[in-house]
Amino acid sequence: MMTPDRDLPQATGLTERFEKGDLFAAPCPSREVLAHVSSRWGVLILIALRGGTHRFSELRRRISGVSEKMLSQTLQALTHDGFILRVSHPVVPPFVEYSLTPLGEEVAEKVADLADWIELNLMEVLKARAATEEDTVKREPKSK
Amino acid sequence: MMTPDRDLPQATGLTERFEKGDLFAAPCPSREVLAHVSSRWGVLILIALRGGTHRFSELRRRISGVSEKMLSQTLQALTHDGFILRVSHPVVPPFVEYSLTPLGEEVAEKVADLADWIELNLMEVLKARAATEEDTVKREPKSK
DNA sequence: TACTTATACTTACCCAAAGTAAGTACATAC
DNA sequence: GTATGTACTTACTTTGGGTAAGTATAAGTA
Repeated sequence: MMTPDRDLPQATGLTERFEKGDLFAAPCPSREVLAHVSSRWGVLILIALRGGTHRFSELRRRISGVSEKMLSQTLQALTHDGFILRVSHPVVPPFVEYSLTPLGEEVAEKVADLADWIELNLMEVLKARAATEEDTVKREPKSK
Repeated sequence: MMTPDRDLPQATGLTERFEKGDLFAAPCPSREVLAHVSSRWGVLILIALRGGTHRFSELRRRISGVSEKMLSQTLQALTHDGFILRVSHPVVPPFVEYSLTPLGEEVAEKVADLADWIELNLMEVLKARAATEEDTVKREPKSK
């Protein structure tokens, strides 16, 4: 009785419901894709691969601080989303190559734009931080 | 155990060591800034504020799925980094307005570019996923 | 009067994700 | 025969994100 009129088309799945993607809607799968792409290591992997094909261990050395677990995990997610192509040569010791797909090159460009901006404007941000910290300190006299 | 990177110039602080920002270096503060900006809620907040000044509860309603804790926390981080301006009117009930600083408008644009690309190409990604899932299934009957 | 609603937060608690360390199979180099 | 390099996975620990509830105060409703 109190049930509000549901004016949604009541489509079958998420795919049909968000044929254009809406990040402001909680159940939209675009949020998951964004999470993969903009994740801590996802960003660095995509940017690193813009320079061309790389092996697993090359990426590991290039990206300071990644664990093998996280590198493997993030590569799998991005490969699954179709951004990265994984080519495994069945030799021993293992030889696996990772490269960007056409789709991957497009996102990687956007991601790189953002990353470049941050690198270039780092000092601005650091200065802004120093300024706000003064304010914060002034109202921080809690003794704990 | 790995390469002990002590061939660095050994500058005084991080600020001096990374005057241009290097995301591939683990101790560079640019990674922290990127984390704030590209975080799950950071992205949505920045995009929402591109439409103009918003109150706390307006953002909460606009961004489906945020908890008040996360909204508050993320707003604090972005404010601290100088991307967002917080204006508090000392009335009761509380009235606080958030808006982008000039610095914030610049990152927000980059972030929005990335977000837009993902929303527009969602279907491509979803199709790619479906395709790789077939492959995965095919090589799944591992008997080991 | 008493109850509800609304605001902008913070705090306590819990669990899933991230990080750490070690294991795996095999081949080449020392 | 000990060490090293490759591309991973697995077990375990820590951390951060999410949920729910609390807070102070005033206006609106019964």
